[in-house]
Amino acid sequence: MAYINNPSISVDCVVFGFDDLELKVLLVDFIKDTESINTALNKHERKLPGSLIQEKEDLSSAAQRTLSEMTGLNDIFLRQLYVFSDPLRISKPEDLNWLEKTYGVKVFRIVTIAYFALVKINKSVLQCTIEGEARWHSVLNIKQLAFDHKQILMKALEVLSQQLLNEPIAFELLPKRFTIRQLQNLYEAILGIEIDNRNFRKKVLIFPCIKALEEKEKGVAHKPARLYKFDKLMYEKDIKQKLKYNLNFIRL
Amino acid sequence: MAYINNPSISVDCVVFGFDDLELKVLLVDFIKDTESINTALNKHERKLPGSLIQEKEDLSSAAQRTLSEMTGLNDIFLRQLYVFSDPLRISKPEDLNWLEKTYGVKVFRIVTIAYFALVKINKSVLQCTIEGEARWHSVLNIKQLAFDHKQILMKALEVLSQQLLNEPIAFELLPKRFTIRQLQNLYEAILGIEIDNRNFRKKVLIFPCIKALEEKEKGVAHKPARLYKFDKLMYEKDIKQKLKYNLNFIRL
DNA sequence: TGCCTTAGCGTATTAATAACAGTAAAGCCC
DNA sequence: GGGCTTTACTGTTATTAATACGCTAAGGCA
Repeated sequence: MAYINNPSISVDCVVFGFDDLELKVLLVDFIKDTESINTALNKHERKLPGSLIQEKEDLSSAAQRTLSEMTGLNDIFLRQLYVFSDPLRISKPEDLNWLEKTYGVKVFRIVTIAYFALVKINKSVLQCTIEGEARWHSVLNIKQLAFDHKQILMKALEVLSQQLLNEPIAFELLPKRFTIRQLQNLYEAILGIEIDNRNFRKKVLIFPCIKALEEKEKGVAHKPARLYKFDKLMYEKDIKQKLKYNLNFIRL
Repeated sequence: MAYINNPSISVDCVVFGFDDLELKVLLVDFIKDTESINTALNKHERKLPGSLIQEKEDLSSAAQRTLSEMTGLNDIFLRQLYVFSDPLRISKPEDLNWLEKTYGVKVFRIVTIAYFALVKINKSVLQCTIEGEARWHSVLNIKQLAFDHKQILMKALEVLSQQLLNEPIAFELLPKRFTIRQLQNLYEAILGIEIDNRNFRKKVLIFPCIKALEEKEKGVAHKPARLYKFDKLMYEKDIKQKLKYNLNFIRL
């Protein structure tokens, strides 16, 4: 009974951040060791942070490890996104070459499990990404990526939008203390829609898990806005006592 | 540069069907070749239909192939569910033994990509599952399954509920021509809720993609109900001209 | 024929959303 | 200091959607 050549398994992470106006994603430079004539083009290629999984490691650990290694970020909000398994998704000789050099193993096929991660872009995170090899990029400006990573990014955007509508993940992207306007900007930027501020406030402030603080924002050239926080415990309590689903949950 | 022992990759399929009252799932018998004293117990174990992937095959093809082989079903509605990757998820000697006997390869770790499938239980499907090795079981009666397949089933139920609320997948489980009551029964059974029939009708019949037919059901001991069909083209047209998201899409 | 069962229509009440007006409180420029 | 600009924040009203019901209709069946 023989071993067969199982595909290699990797994780790739789509790490999202939000800077009050735009949705950002973390990318690393991807420098192929080709003797291509057009080296200028190669220089500008980027990829998602990712890595092959190790022998005794499950996938979420691999994703956490990858982020820790490549960005210095730890304990990050992570969710499985999708598996990309086309046998030819990585098959260019120079790509396989790069993988073998980087990981020191023979690779003939690679199945990747994509994760998406959400981080609050604060000073310490900025420090990590300045020191590490990963850089923030505006999602809207990304034209192409190495391998099939553009496709992975598109899938991540789709899933992010979907989950943003149904779960309290917005708060993973905002600072602990935030204004209603910041929350609105986030929804508008990610979903690509415009929302009436007055109606948005009304809707959002009904939720018991969104708690007003006494503090206000500072240093702005206009009336300073009140700060709020997301109360996770209140959220858990709230959804338990509610009926889980009713008619108006059915969209079709 | 050496090959390393990559984990084996498999697909497992949670195949759902609906028989007008209950949600069903397709399971196959799992007969371990153990010299265990308690053979009676082993006899009753069941598992999800699944298989190792082949060399030049992507995952959805592998899932389709598995279903075709084990149930005779073809062209089935299939979606990726989740990846189960715990290094110890399959580690009992008798389980590894069974895998090696079944597939003829040495297996030391197995990462599985779970899919869920939706089928309309009609005469031809029943015929397939009578002739094949798979059998329908009421989801609510399933106490335990082989490997971590109970966990996979639970995840599938969760995702099914979620998607049922946001996408028109109910019609994958119903016959082409169905009554409003059948549709309601499906929502009630899967979501585990009760819905007022009069309000449900009102809500559902607004959708332009749900088209009334002239026919009525036959052979029932009460007023026969009108039959309807789901018009996929109308659905596509409808969602395109609508604004994709607005305030009332935000649940939190 | 009368009974039972589910289909199917209608109506009042309540809640949520959408559209829009106007005041309040900061910093900034002169 | 005073006016200007910008965003925060409080309302009001009309419209739409969800909920909770009552009642009639049309089959099979005893």
